[in-house]
Amino acid sequence: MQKSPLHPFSATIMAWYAEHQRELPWRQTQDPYAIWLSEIILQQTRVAQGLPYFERLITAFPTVRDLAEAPEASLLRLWQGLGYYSRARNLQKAAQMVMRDFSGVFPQSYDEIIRLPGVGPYTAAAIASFAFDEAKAVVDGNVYRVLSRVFAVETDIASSAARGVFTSLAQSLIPMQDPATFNQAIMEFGALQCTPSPDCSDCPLRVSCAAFSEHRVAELPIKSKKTKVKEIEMDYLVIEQNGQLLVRERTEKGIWKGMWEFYLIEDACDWLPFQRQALKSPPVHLLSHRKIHCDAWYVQVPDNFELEIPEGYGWMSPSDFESKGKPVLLLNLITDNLDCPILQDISPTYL
DNA sequence: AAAGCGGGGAG
DNA sequence: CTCCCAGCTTT
Repeated sequence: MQKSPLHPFSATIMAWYAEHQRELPWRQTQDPYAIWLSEIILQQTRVAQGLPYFERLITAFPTVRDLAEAPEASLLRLWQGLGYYSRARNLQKAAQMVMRDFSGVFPQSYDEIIRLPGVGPYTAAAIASFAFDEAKAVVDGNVYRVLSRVFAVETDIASSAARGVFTSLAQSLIPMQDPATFNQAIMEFGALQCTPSPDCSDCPLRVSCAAFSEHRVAELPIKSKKTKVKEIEMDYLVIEQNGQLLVRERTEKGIWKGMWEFYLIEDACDWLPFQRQALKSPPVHLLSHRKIHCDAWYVQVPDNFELEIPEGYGWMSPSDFESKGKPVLLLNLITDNLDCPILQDISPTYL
């Protein structure tokens, strides 16, 4: 068996990685479950933001069986604040699929792993290489940036053709003898050295980087799309009666599916003829695709009044509501109004 | 092929 | 402010 020669690019970034890699918990293991969990958490999420979530989740659910058998609400509560909540729901669906279709043994090849819900080409390649040494090149935002610069690839990374172009290039560079380290190295290099606004002065690739020699580092990678932000209004009533709160789970399509909220004002509220006390609300809540304006009020309903409960809502104790996952907008509303006793009762012990 | 989906940190 | 993060799913 002939050993294919190591491409100079690959040799350089792997040597750089040996010197500069961060010590991260999911790099200390080859357990595919722990690696999978870390990769789902890190989708569109920085290491610093995902790290505490990984620690809490791997502690709460040490095995794929624990995750599969957990109440979905407890998982979403642990995911609270991390965003992209469909990741959490798909995570548990996949865990249940591992238990049912793979007898509890995590699938060991790219072609099987990518069938799990929430696992796409990037995540499947990451798990297959890190846990099983399969030579599948990862292509994420870091890889787009590094390869587009070093090899002056002008393909628009927002185009649908980009994945194929960069996957082919990365796959041609991955060394069969150590694909896992190469994949780790190219992403770590993108995260720490070849950043969006890099300092090229100490880069080990400056002599061979096409973008550097052509003074085009700032132009690459090329990305065309700009996200358009829609402004919306979301006004809430914190309605209390008998020490309970009127709340609901967001089940419709759209943002925050599976998360819980107070009464969202969508009509004139003629059914609630009581005085409202204004709450402090964050001026705007920014999502990547929404700019949410929020106003909120507190309403105390007399204990003996028979309220006509709106469709989809129900009464819940403060402690039960605290245990549900809530969007950060609601968490901010709660923590900004701790002078309101019932909101103090649902103040989160951690984000 | 394009849109939808969270939240936060860096510059 | 803008950009983008160890992207995937749905339309």
